[in-house]
Amino acid sequence: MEVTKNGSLTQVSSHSELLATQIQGAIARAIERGDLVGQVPDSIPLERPKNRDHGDYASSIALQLAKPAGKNPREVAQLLKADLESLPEVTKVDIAGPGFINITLNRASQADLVRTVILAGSKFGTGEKLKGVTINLEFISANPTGPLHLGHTRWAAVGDALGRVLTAAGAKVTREFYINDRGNQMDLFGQSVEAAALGNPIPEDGYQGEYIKDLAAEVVSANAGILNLPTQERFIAFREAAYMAQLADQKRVLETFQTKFDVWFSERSLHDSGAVDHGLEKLRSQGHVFEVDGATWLRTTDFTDDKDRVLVKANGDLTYFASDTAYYINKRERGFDICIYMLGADHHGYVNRLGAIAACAGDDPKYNIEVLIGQLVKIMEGGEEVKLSKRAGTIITLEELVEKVGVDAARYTLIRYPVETPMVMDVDILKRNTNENPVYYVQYAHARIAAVLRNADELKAAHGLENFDPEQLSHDRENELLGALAEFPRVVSGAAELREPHRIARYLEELAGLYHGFYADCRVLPMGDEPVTSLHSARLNLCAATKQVLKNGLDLLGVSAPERM
RNA sequence: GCGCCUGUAGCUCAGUCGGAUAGAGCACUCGCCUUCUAAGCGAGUUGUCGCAGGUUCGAUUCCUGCCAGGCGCACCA
Repeated sequence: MEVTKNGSLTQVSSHSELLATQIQGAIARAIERGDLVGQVPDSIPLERPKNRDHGDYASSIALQLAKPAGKNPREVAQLLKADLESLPEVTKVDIAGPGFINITLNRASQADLVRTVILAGSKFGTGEKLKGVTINLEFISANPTGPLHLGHTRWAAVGDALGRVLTAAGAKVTREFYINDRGNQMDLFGQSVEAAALGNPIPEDGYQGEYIKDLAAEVVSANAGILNLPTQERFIAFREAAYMAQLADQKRVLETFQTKFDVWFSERSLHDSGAVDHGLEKLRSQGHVFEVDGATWLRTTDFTDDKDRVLVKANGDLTYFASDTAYYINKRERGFDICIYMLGADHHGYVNRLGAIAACAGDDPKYNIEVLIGQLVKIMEGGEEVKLSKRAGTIITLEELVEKVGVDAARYTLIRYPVETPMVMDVDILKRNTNENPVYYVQYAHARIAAVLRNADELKAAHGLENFDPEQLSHDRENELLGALAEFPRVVSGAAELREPHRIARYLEELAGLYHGFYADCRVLPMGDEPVTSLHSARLNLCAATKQVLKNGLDLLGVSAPERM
């Protein structure tokens, strides 16, 4: 993207950026002239007004500047007007209401965006906002003692999408799954599987699910002679074999769910590699470790925590918290600037604790660590809430959900809402292939365009960029569609910065809606024996650009973009 | 008791630094396939933005208190 001396972009990829820099420049010049008092703001509010009478872009900047400048907002707007009008991309600047600046763009210059999108292809929407930032994104991190269930599923979808979004914004992202393969729960798990294999009752606090029996049978058939081992060895053998089988199952299920991890990090390896000792040393050297009642503590109350935490119990055992601290320190030493943890609402008590870990390690808890808390998902089926209970065996697994509704619908629905809202998933609706299911609305727009482009090829209607004349796109529907396409990069970088992938989904729904509206009012292909005009070509290019953006957005969500439906 | 999240249309939910008449889908009513995918488009109806104060030119948005729902407060994992 080049910038000419008057601030106009020769290769327009974002009018909002152009307008923002121009407004900043105009403010600076007004200050220089002495017409304004104050500072040039870092960011300029620019929105696409809902009401089309308010132009293509609107800014409330004058209302914000008015008070410090001691001027009427409309006067302030007046000071900036001429500079905006001088842009070749701008057709009209109106000052409206209390002092809003409404900007109408030159249509051909807006339409030129089509060229940018098509040339950028799958890169359109990517940016450099997070360039140079190395992020560790940890999500799901389930115990390897059972199948992944609905509670993990939200994070599987959202975490994976967030990884894609952060990457698109220029960050270097490592997706990591922490395997809690150490401690009591693993032993209970081993005992449970062993008991099932021997036909003994499952221990009181053990794992009761039906899958334990299946796992037991699997372990026995894959490990001949396991039943004849001495008691202690037999237990270990069961525990390890069941662990491996369960982990493999989790990996398999996640793969079908289009969720990929770069690192599967074992808690045991943390201990075996000496990372825990190393972590303790590091914390000691920072001066936040103390001994009381025979236990070793971390003084997390020096920071955000409400009580201190035990690292080493009086009996010499390491706590789970010790692993957490070591793991965090390990991540930082592997070179990650930001460690993002995605946790369920039932773990929100950990937020302060984790922040305190970072602070105790000498890091900045406001930058180096981020904890995202997601509310739990309720599930409805047959008009009733399905109560999830491990004991009662009424857990819904990720795999079952996918069998019921498919990967695309499951992922899309889970990603569509901000994670802090408790969501209700109605399986019956998701099973329907109707537009009650927004994923189909978006996918349908993509498939529809694919069909139009196929038909164009059949008609030999040329639609390469060499035939593209932006002047042709002057219909209101085209204008709205173009405006939305232009927003995509901003939506992606916003979603990345705010860690909110649901913004991508909401945007795609809007874009799909605008396409459908365009399609209804603007005939793309020639009718009958009509010749192919430059209007047809221009619209075909607009279709191709829209298809590209829909595809790029769906890719960010890990949802397929079908050519046919 | 303390802390976190949520409370927006009949239902499920959007609503980036406060902004111009509060949005979408579903549901309901009515139109639109004699040529590009009707899984679509268009029109209509639907609101004390939980309640009460405060901050200001302006609050669904920020602050305080209250009410309701969910979740959490271990030398458990």
